[in-house]
Amino acid sequence: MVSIDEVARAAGVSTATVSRALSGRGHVSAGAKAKVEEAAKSLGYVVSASASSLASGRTRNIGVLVPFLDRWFFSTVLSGIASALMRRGYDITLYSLTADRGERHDVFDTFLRRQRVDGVIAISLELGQEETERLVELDLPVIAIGGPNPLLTTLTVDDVAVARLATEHLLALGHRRIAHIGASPEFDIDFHIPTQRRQGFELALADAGIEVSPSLFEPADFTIEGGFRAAKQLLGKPGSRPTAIFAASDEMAIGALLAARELGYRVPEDLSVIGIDGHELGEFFRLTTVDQFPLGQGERAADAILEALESTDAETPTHRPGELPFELIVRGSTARLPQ
Amino acid sequence: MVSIDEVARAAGVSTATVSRALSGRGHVSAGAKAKVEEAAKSLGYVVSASASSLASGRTRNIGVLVPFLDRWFFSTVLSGIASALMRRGYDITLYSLTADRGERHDVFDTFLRRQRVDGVIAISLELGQEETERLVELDLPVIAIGGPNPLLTTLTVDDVAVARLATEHLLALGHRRIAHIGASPEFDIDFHIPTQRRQGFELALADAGIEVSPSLFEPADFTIEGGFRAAKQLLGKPGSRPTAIFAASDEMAIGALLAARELGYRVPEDLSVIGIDGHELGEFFRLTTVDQFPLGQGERAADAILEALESTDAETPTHRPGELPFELIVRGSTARLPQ
DNA sequence: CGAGAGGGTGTAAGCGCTTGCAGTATGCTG
DNA sequence: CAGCATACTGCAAGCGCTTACACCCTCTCG
Repeated sequence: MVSIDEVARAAGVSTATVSRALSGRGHVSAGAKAKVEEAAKSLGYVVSASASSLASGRTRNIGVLVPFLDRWFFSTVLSGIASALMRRGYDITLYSLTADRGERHDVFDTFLRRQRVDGVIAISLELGQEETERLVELDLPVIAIGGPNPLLTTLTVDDVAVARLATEHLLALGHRRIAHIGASPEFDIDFHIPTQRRQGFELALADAGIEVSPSLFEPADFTIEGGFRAAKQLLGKPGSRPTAIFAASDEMAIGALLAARELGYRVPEDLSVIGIDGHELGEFFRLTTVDQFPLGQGERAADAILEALESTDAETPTHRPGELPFELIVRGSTARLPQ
Repeated sequence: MVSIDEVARAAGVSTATVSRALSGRGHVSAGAKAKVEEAAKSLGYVVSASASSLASGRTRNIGVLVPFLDRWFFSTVLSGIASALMRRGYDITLYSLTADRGERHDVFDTFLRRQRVDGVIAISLELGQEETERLVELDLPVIAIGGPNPLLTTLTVDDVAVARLATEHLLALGHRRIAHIGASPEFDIDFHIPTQRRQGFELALADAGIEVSPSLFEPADFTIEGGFRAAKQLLGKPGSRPTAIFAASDEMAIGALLAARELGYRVPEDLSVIGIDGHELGEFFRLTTVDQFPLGQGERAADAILEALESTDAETPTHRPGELPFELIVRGSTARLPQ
């Protein structure tokens, strides 16, 4: 591996100048800079990450905490983070957090403390009290996406408003018997978003003067299959069936769509279905949804962490822990209730 | 941050002993080891990654190259890698490779050369000649999953055999007019797996004495939507329609399932469908498939890279660039052809 | 024209570890 | 009991960078 000394020799300057020329810190004359860049390029020199980190205390590396790698929403957010950080020359180190207490413990007590990262992004993670404290103790910028956490800078969408928007869309189409698939209690132990969506749903109904009927709620686990099963329950119950279903995620909404189809209901003629997320399959299934732009969430989180890193600590953060955008996307799965 | 000196002082030994006790290299008496561990624990000491890397040349970090983060197959393999590596105390640094030439170039020319990783895993990546060379130049262990590459140690499933197995399953059920959804030529420019699957398909037909009809082939892009469209083509063509469809991925097979449904064909009574992968939705759709255990692929790759790292270079690698396992999973989407 | 302000550069002191080497203690062999 | 291998430990020299400090020069301004 070629080292900074060789570059210095080739360029006819000191290593200090090489370092300054390549990092852009401190003053270097245009001539020297050109010579250094030329030498570095022809030698194929790349600054050693560990040496640079050790000497400067900066790693150019961001840690990303993810609960599930293999679920669409998370991998999409991650994808947004990765591309934004890469553009800025940052590496990303991935910490996949399982439910396993021991493994989680290792992540917070060991992995994150190796001084390998300059900052941390936590994706939709419901962190325990102790875990949050560990994170704060790191004394690094931390950006959380999703799970609102009073101790952390958080980028969140207003889930109550999102759910309200979805519900109001159905109400505006004339629906009155609206079912909801969402938050199963045990899932909610460490994941509050579903509850907020349920709240938004109930608030919208209340505002419309509609009583919330427990029989129009069905818990599920945020998968297509879960949504399918929940919708079958909902549509199979005795008594008048719902004319619309609001699912707390697109995957569950797709499950509901498939369930309706299988039971012989036409969507949207016999049943309207709306979801939340902006899932890639939404278009294919012509699913009406409230898009929360997960790719964009990742990019924003990346920008936020870089900003936190680059602003001197004295400086006040430019913008508040952001509210993330969302938008109703009307496609073919919702329609006006036939008179 | 607490440093090794503080631990040494607290334990009443030299920093050398602390280092040895904590890393397990060299000899340390049981007593000293206990004292060091006790001191380290009570001080909350964790070895600094950059200092350790710089001094030892080992980073305890593996780079993972992924083409798409947000596709089920890749994120599942990644998930397998992540959990296996984490168990062994390794960090993982993610390099997401887009199609963008410039970005790819950066990854190979800069990111990977920062000496931040001890080894590299490349997931199903079709690398250019130059990219492969760059990878080899790094002089690090590299494990590739999928795309067979003569210059790299590769873990691959025998895609010809996989496709043959799927096709033979249909043949054994009496099907003779079997369509294939797979390799679209432009997709194949840098991705050979689809072609191999097509070969396996054609070989199986040839062995059964069945002529391969071009009209029974339809290219698609490996998504549900692509499979859906391709199946519609196949099922809508004049002339006798196929009695079975073999899709080169489960996602396309699911699309085919949905297309068949929409056209009013019953699966498996009117049409058998088989895919490849072992997709998480397979169970839900009762899809017959050839599972290639992507989670396991990731774990194997992780094991392979660690083995390469831990074996001295002199030592011959314990096992050959592996053949990965696969297995026919018969569910409800395939059935005997009615007489 | 002198003082002061920077720009441009090099020297050298670390950053926080790992590890070769050397020294001491201990155990085993013949 | 000499002779030698081996366990354990510490000293100190780096690993490859960054950056404080010092120094020299060139401008600008009063």
